Amino acid sequence: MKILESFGHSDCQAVINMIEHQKALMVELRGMVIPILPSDNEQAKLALQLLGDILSCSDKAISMLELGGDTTNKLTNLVGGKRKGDKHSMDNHNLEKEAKESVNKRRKNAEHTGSTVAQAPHNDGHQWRKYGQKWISRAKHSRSYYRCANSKVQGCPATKTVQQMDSSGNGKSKLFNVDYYGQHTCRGDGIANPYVVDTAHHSMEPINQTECNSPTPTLEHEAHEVQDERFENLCMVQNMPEYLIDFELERAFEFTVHTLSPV
DNA sequence: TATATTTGACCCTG
DNA sequence: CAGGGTCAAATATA
Repeated sequence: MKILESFGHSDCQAVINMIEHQKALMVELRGMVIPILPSDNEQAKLALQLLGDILSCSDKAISMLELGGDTTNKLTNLVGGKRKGDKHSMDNHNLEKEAKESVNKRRKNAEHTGSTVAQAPHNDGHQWRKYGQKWISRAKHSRSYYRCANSKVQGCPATKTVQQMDSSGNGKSKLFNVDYYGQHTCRGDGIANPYVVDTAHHSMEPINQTECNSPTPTLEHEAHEVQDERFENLCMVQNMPEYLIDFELERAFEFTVHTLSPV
């Protein structure tokens, strides 16, 4: 692991790319496995949960690498594990503590139902209403708060936060950390996006898409476009890029897991 | 005019 | 008390 100690920023970016590639492979694997697994089997549920955990770990790893500060130390901690009594392990500990605290700050919709890193803001299949935006301390970019568009009508508690990562981009691409909280209780958990591969439906009843799909002029990704118009074309493309398919697959999987799991 | 977004203030939690 | 989440009035847009 000594080699990691000499990692520079470009090396970190390379690691991030590798982890993202790993994520993509995992999603692919998951897509192959889900149709095979019996939907009413405990072990199948466990397997799906494990796959989800692996993806979640990848997200966390990327987030840790992307967060500002000394990414080299964080990388070393991430890959090399804790080292007794040295500064690196302390940093790692603080990082975990910070992450935990940031989650606990949330008052409502405390159930963290997923997180992901997207390379561009986009329509994730749900319609969201932006209800707040804040500049977070020590972050270079503001955090946007969204709730399900059906929250008013149906009391759907689902919310999400979107924040551009501090050190993401290097001028070519930007990464957005998207955290999801609460389950969609709105009728028709609409996976509106046609790009979503039907993985979720292999193990669950077809989702009623009528409610969340109604076309309104304010999709979530449009709000992002205001913040960064350069993504406009990305959001409107006919053929969804692979990384977005990756993301949508992940979302579809999350619905599957949450539906399978007793609530 | 209706609806969505913005933004400053307020509130809650650690 | 600080940081972060939510509210709600003001503003923008179709």
